[in-house]
Formats: sequence, structure tokens, C-alpha cells
Amino acid sequence: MRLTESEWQIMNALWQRHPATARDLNDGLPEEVRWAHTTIKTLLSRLVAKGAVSESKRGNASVYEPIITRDEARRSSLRTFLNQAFDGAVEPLLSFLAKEKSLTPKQRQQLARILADEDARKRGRK
Amino acid sequence: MRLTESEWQIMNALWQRHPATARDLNDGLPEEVRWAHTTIKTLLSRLVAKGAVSESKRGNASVYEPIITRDEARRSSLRTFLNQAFDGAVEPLLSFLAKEKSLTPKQRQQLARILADEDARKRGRK
DNA sequence: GACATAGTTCTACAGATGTCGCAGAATCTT
DNA sequence: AAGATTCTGCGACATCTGTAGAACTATGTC
Repeated sequence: MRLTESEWQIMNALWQRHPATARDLNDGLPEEVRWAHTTIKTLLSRLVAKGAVSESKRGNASVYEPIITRDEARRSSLRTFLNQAFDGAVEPLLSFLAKEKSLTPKQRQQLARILADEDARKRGRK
Repeated sequence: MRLTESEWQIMNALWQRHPATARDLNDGLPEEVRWAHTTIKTLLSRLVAKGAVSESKRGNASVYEPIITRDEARRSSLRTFLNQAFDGAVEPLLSFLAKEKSLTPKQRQQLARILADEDARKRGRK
């Protein structure tokens, strides 16, 4: 499932609050991205067409629900990102992240901790 | 600097081998993505227009050089990716990566090692 | 010099995306 | 029930992307 930039906006709002109407969503969107009502509707229609969102009627109005999960969307987005920028492999991204100045020691430690925890969890579960 | 999917292909080939002519590049591209010669030229022109690539003449033919570095491109791509899928923060991506089943213990360790090394380097440098 | 070859610029075009406006149907308010 | 308000469906349109053919020009080859 491939989402465009504005579709991500919509989905992010929808994952956060759903079921939701077009209006609900627009209110929930960040200040800077306030589209015309019809714009949201168009985006939502396209998402429904794609099968990323479900639409049902409550009286006259449409109510939307996400079908794909955020993690699913993240996964495919990550895939694409890796393919384009890192030869499709995770390792290069990992080193890149580790190298990045923008990653603070704190974040670095967080990452290390996450890994350790995850590792422990994996081990313990077996 | 925002690169499209096919632009990434070109850039990846160009970072790998440059200076290069349109023909050089096409040869260097993965089998599946062999465009018509003119397609490459079009893409290259667009990249030149964007300021991502420089063009110079050698006789009749054009020779291209990347202007932006791969890391720069990666950085902005990462930025966009984070903004869309992870609220713009690195941490959520880190946890996501750590959580992912697809990340093997080996990769997890690699990442841990990278972090440790980087940390040491940082510390030692100060 | 005449032709084949390879490079160049221009133009084109369909499909994807970002953004709506309009006009009519449904619903709410007095 | 009339007017105001809110939705909806549909069409529109400018840009961006992907992909390439056409036509012309410079080069290489006998």
C-alpha cells in the first residue's frame, strides 16, 4: 500500500481518532494543513478506492475507518525508503542513523536500550 | 532536495560511477530498469534543473557529476519519511525498527555494536 | 564526401497528485 | 414550510512523474 504525502496526513489523523467524519478529521489536522472540506473528501475517496479506508453511512453523512494499520503503512513506507536510499538493506540505514550527528547520545542510548530489551524479551520468550 | 523514485535510480548509478555520460549510466543500471536513452536524458535534465547534478560538455557529449552527496539525499529523504510516518521523530522509528520481526538478532547486534563504537569514538574524540 | 552511428534538444502524453468549486440533496432551525 | 447549514457526488485543472519518439546534428568510417 503506497500512500502519498497528503494521504499520510489524513491517515495519521484517522489513526488517531476513528471512526471519524471528514469534518472531524479536518479539525484534528495540524493548523498548517487545513484543506477545503472538499479536498478532504477527495482524499478520503481516493483512500477508500485504494482500500486503505472504509466508508459507511450514518444517515446522510459518511463515517470513515482505517483499514490498514499504521504499522502496515510504516512497513511499506520503510521498504520503499530502504530500496531507494539504502540499497534495500536495513544495515546501511542503521549505520547511517548511528553516524548521524543529529542523533544525540541520549537517543543513541535509547536505541541501545531498546535493542537490549528486545533481545532479552526474545530470549526469555523462547 | 526532493528526489523521485526514478531520480533515485539515476542518482544511485551516478554516485557509484562518475563523471558519467548518459550511456555509462544506463549500462550501470540494474537490468530491470533499462530506459530508452532519451528517458535517461530527460531525467538527467530534470536533475540538472534541480541542481542535483552538474552537466558539462566533452566534445559533443554531456558528462554528468552529482552535486548533492548521497548522504545529503539520504538525510532529506529520511526527514520526509520521519515526518510522514513517525511524527517527525527518530525515536519512534528506532523502536519500530527494534520491534520489527524482520530485524534479525544479528542485525540487532550489529546495530548495538555500531552504537557502542560510535559512542566510543565520540567520547574518545572529545 | 557519403552513410551509419551516437548524441542532442524538443515535444508529447498518459497517469498520479494536490486542490478545489459547484450544484443539488439532506438536515436543522424558527 | 422557508431559509440556513451541511453533506455529497462530480468535474476541473495545474503540476509533477514516468517514458519516449521525432528530428536534427556532430562524429566515425570507407
